[in-house]
Amino acid sequence: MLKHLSFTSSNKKMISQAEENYLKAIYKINEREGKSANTNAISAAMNTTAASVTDMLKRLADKDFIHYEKYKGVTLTTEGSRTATALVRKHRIWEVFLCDKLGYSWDECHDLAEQLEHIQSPDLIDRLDTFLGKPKFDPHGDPIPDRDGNYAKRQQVRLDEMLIGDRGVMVGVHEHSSAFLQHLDRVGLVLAVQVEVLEVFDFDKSVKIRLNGLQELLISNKVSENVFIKIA
Amino acid sequence: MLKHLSFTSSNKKMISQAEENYLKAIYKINEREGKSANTNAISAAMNTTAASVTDMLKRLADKDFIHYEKYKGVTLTTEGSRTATALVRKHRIWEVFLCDKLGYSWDECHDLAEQLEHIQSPDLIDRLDTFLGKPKFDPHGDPIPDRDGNYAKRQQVRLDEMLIGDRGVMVGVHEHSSAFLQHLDRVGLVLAVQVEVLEVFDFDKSVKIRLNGLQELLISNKVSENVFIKIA
DNA sequence: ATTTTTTTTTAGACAAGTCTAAAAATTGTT
DNA sequence: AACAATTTTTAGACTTGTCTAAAAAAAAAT
Ligand SMILES: [Mn+2]
Ligand SMILES: [Mn+2]
Ligand SMILES: [Mn+2]
Ligand SMILES: [Mn+2]
Repeated sequence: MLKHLSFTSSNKKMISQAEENYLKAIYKINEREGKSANTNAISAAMNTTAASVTDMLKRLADKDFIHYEKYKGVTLTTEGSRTATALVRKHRIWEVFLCDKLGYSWDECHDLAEQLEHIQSPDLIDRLDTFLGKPKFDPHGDPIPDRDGNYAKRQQVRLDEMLIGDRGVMVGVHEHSSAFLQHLDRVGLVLAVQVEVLEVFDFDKSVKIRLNGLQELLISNKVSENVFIKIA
Repeated sequence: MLKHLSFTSSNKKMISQAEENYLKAIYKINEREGKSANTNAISAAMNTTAASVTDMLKRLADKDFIHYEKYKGVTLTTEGSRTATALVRKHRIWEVFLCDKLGYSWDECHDLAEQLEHIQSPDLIDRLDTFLGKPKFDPHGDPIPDRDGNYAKRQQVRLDEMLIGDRGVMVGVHEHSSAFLQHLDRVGLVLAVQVEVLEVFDFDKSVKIRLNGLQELLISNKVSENVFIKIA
């Protein structure tokens, strides 16, 4: 297998789906933690053993995708970072396609995008991007990097950080699980909805909010700390 | 690798991309030759060695996708046939998407569809089918099987079998190479064009035809024997 | 009916990606 | 500083999918 992963006539490095997935995991850990990714964190993210991760880190270092020193954790090289960002771009554009064109909901599109992001093509994703109207954000509100890997960083706060009287618009989620997204659907806390904080209860950190100037809603801290709001 | 190919909680057999590709190759050989596919034919179609094919045939037989007896060639089981047809369905629907929605030409779409056909999803392809308006034929004129694997067999003749005065509409191609399809584009022999046979030259079996009642065109036998016409 | 040629299978090897169990290094705690 | 706990790496094994070289079987030719 993987015959197609050897070098082609061009000198562009071939990369397997497994390698791509590890790079993406490292990228996300680096972003989230703000520091180098250690072996256990990667194995947790990839659902593999630490031993498997060590094997893979050697391969990725050989191919110059990561900076790796034994026992020191890893960061991405420029090339590794470029590859990971391209993967995130593909993932999010496919998610837009699935939701906008095929009617999938925001809690369904992720798993399919995990497969589609590995399609190799010099320009498929750019054509798809054009077809979709060059969206800037995916169905979860996450920004879509452009071809150069740049994306707008939105200024946003977590709903649990808002004070009484604050107003804003929901622009994203931290947690991405199906269960959480379905719950948000059920209570009406979806992207682009207007949010105004009416009360904050110190006891359990729950908050009473008003949606679109209409219905009032009490939400738990577990929800509010996973919802991003752009303050008006 | 291939951790995701082990059994999931359901009892549905997991199948790798390599296995799918072999099944498709066997299916096409069975169809084209009208008999069991032998090892060399499969290795030629798959660009692998005969030894690799033998290895794979054992695996596919173990999984009950093919009927295999040493030295006797192989045919698909009901399950193998169902899988191969589903793959062809996915391939052709993706080709329609690439050409109709993303602007790829009929000589570009095949390679990308070779990747996209392996996306695993219970209903993605049906949603895509609906999104595209449930097309009956792909960009090469090949019929698209429905979910049950059935497709309309069109009654058609090769252009080189037509007689002087015969008229019809171009509905397909036998050869699918990029070079051939690009040539057809250049001379104007594309799907749905009207064709009338004006002269047949015995010497080299070339034919003079009229396209859409307008321009006349002389085409070689190498072209005419690869073009399918539905007689008016 | 032999002999020759072609096809197919076997034998043995390899890379990718995974695992478990054990060893080594690092970090935390008394 | 020494001991204990945690993290990471190594060692060895397994599966999938591929290869080359050699053996075996089938088909074709004499
Ligand atoms: Mn996602
Ligand atoms: Mn997303
Ligand atoms: Mn095709
Ligand atoms: Mn086609």
